[in-house]
Amino acid sequence: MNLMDDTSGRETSATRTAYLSLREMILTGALPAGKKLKIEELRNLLDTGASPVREALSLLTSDMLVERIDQRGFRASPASLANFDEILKLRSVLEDMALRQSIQLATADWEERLVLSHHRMKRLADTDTFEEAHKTFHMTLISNANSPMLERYCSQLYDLNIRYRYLAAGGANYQRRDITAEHDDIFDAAVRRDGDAASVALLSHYRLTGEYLTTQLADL
Amino acid sequence: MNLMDDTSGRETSATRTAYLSLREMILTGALPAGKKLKIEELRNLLDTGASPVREALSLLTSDMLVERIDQRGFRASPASLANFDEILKLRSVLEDMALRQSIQLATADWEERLVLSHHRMKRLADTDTFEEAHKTFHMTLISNANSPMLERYCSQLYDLNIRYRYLAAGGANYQRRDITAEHDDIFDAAVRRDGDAASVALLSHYRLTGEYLTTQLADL
DNA sequence: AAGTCAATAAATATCGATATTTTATGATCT
DNA sequence: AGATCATAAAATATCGATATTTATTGACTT
Repeated sequence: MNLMDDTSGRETSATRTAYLSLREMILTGALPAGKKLKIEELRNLLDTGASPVREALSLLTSDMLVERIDQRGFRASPASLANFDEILKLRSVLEDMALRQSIQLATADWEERLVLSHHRMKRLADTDTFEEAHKTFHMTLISNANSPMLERYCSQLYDLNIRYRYLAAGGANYQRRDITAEHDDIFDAAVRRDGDAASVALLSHYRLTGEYLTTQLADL
Repeated sequence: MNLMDDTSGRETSATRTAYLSLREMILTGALPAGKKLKIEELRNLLDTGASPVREALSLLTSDMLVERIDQRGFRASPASLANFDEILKLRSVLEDMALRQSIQLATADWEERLVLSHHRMKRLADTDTFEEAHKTFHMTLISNANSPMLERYCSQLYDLNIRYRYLAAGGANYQRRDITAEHDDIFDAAVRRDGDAASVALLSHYRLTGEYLTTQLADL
């Protein structure tokens, strides 16, 4: 019979909270790649119980952000140049496929969502919410493919890639390239419903990002 | 200070045991698609505690075999024709890519593993371990791609597909097609290191399987 | 001094109990 | 009778404690 008038924190479980926090910490490098993740430590860090922590770690295993070693606990997935290359290659294939399907099934509604997400991303350039807007833009691009599994894989791979951006630059440091123009190219082609052009622009975007990051990550 | 001379059951955790059991039950349909998965029920069924069950379910979420509904428990992922099509399409793209890479990187060792897994699969036709040998064959085909994530995705998708085979036939009932010949075609091309031919054979194998299962699953 | 092994410490995995939340039930009011 | 709300039942989510397992330390042997 406690008052419970705090509107905050409602509507969510301890497990989900822990999951989101840990995910963020791994993506940004607050929990570095390869680091042993001790339950007790995380329990204190997140101020929660052991069960939610363990479940959150199990969920992160699915995202390939955490590895589970039977009877020996968890650790943040290690990072490597090979892994980065793998992610890049998979993203290229899957997002290409998804984007083409999206365009094939184009609707006015999707087009409008695309316009909005593109606009927001441009407006938020250089703010700390850009990262989120950027992901939303990319996910919106493929959101019309009508393929939940494909979207899930793309989302996963996108997140895995974020980690390498932080690893390379220590944060939102975006490179010298005119990334805005690259996004515009993809956007324009998509609105034009030109699947081939959109694909070319997207793949070029990834190729350039890949090349840039690879030089930054040489010492991995 | 108990004797512990039972060689069985060692070297594994309750969570892993639960994970494997539940996975098997979902794949074969013992736990039907869409079914609510109550902790207490599974606890009895597997004769284990609630924590391992919850963790196993969390892990299965990653495999897309279980869905988690916040604060409302878990359920076996629903099955649908659309989902089946999605799996088939993704498998085709990813395994094609993986097989080509495998062949590109072909080595004598891989070739020998391939010969072995192919032989074993043929020997085990119509036994209850065929399923396992069949998966091993397919995984061996792509095991030389040097891409752990790609292998993981393919393995996941393979498993998701199994469920539809059980759904269609209620078991290991393999169709009228000459599935052995199809496998031989893939195998021969791979050993010949002819990536294009192998790809054609593999995709044809999947297309035929897809068509067969689609008719069987019409009422999904 | 290096290596092995037992004893200790630390960490993980698991259990049993409890608090919260959701779902089901049934009584009340219009 | 139908809908609404309080109450009871069931199920989930979480906590705290304990048993196992793994890692560490330091004494002992050669």
